Amino acid sequence: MTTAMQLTNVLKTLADPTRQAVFERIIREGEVAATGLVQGSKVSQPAVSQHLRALRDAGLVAERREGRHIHYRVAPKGLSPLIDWLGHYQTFWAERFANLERLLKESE
Amino acid sequence: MTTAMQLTNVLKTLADPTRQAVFERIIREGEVAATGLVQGSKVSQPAVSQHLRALRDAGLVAERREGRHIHYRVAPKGLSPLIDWLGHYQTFWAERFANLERLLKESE
DNA sequence: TAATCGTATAAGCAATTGCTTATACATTAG
DNA sequence: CTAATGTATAAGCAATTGCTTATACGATTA
Repeated sequence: MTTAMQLTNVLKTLADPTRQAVFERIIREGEVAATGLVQGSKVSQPAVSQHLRALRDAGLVAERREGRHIHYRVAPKGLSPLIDWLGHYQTFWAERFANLERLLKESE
Repeated sequence: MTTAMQLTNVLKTLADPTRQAVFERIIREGEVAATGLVQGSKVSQPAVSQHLRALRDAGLVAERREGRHIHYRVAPKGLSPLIDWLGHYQTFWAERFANLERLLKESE
């Protein structure tokens, strides 16, 4: 069961473009160390670190320490509050996503 | 085609709990005047009005004037940036939503 | 051990946000 | 026309946010 606060938290976390970009890079690169994310980022290392903390607190990424590197990867279940919420109101955007309800029930 | 800015805008708009509550009330009540939304809201009429403006600017609701009332209703396509984005990265949360890709393709 | 590398935290600051009260605008009723 | 109702905008303010620089911590290497 997912609370309203969790949904708000996920939305807030993804609502920042820089943080969203970090999240998408983690998605694409599979598992990546913080250093790798700083490389090619417009912002400083502390900024990236703060974004990673926010993503972790929201349950959107998980980390694995390996020596002095910390590798980040996506935690797909972190998106559950968002998906569940979309599913809950699916009848209202049914014209576009007619089968969402069935889909969500099947995947439980 | 939906831009990154549109996605960020939708996320930001839904990320505020008060505004999200207004949006959900519009969903549930179908079509409702601003007055109705102020009733039972924790915040003032101007606050509600500002949230309605934000929702409209994000493309999440549409309005219909009737006399001095303005009725708001959900604009389901406003959620497209969000749904499209989830669909684009579906392989990464496929364990939970295995059929999302097929679904999204069918619904086009 | 000392130096270095990878990462996180602290402190401070400008920008943004969400609210308030006060006021303006738009439409209808008397 | 005047008053009242529904809604929006203006101005101001406290709280939050995202960034920076500086520093600390943790792990490896020389």
